[in-house]
Amino acid sequence: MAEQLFEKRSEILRFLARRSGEKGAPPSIREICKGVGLKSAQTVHHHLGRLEGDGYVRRLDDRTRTPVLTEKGWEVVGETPLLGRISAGRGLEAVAMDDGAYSLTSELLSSRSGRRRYTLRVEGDSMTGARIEEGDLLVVEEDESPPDGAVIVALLGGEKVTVKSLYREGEMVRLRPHNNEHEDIVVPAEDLCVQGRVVYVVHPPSR
Amino acid sequence: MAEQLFEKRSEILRFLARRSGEKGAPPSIREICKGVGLKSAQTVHHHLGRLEGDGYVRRLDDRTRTPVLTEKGWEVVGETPLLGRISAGRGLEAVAMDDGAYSLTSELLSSRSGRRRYTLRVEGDSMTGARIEEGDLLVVEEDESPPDGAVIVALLGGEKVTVKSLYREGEMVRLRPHNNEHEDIVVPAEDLCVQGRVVYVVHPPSR
DNA sequence: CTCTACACCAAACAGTTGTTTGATGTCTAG
DNA sequence: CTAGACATCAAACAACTGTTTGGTGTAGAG
Repeated sequence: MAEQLFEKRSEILRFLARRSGEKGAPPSIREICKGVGLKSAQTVHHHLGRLEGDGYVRRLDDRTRTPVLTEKGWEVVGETPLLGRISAGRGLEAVAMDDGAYSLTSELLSSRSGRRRYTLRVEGDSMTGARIEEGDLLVVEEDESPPDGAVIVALLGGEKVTVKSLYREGEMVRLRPHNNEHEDIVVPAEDLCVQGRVVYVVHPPSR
Repeated sequence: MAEQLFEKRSEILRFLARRSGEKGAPPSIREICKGVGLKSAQTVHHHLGRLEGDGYVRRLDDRTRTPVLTEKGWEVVGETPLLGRISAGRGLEAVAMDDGAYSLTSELLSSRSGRRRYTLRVEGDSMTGARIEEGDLLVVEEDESPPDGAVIVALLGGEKVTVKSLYREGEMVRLRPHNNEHEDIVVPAEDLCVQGRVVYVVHPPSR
């Protein structure tokens, strides 16, 4: 009955995702029981163990009431639209957050990987190509080794703060602005202190 | 010693905010004890009660391990730089948060006028000129009579949901997309049901 | 048929939870 | 000085936590 197993697993996963976003805290094992229609805590305990073993879920050392989704877990859940659901041609009622399937706050500010996030206000116009303009607000996630091509926030020479795309080239790193009027900056890797990765850009609609 | 009281209160509030963002789950009362340097669970229990009474914190019906900040609570925390908590690198403080007092949460989600806000996912490319593109997340504030020129979300003929700029022309209204390839739509005012006004656009940085 | 694997259940366990009770010390107002 | 408000503590409580133990039913492999 491997299929139905997966069924229950992902149901637990979705329930976990929903509750973690909706409320402030993840549910307890017995809450999950009710949520997914099971009658024994042990069953959920069992599934949680598997989910953790397979890397979908991580429990903090703390233990009590702290099963949180990993990246992998969120991917699975992501298949079912977790974020806003505006399906074409419906009234807004179908869209409003009433039953709260989505919490913008937690989506923006709580990292799935446990890394911390903070906000920055953009100065300068070097990143207009990446849809980042002066005055925009950036949600930055702490990340000391982001992937190549990521938009990052970095300290240059211990002084200047810049927002650029990052590319590694041997012992050097290339910082590429997304504005044709600016030129790439290439510096030794040790001169660069990567502070974090830009995960979201927030701004008003321009007119 | 009312001052020191407030001191401990806001210390608890900050600890709560930090842990809620950092980990997946809020701390327990005894964890808060250690976190803010108290020795009795009752003391924290007492403070939490006050914080809840004053509207800074809300505990879910569930009770266990679920003290979460309210908007009001976030605002207080925001005064002391919560989001600008850039530990490792100095230099970032220079850029972090304009005047040091800013809360993304309350800025995005709490309307000053008391109107409700909700989020929408964008479909279609008619608003690229207003820095709104397909897949973006919109923070929309309920507003039945937004000012001319505002970017609004509206129901057209009770069916289609559109995002356009609004201009009134006598008994008609003109809906202007911000994309040269699309043309204006002019309809009788009574055919249009304005749902709200777009206050923020949220999206990842493009590469 | 037997063996193993799986999903599920019920009951009991020790540890932790929020909460209550009772008490101490320190301020301020009357 | 007394009375009240406040912050703090220690100890004990029932309720709930994750976990363990033992067991049932179903499916497929040998």
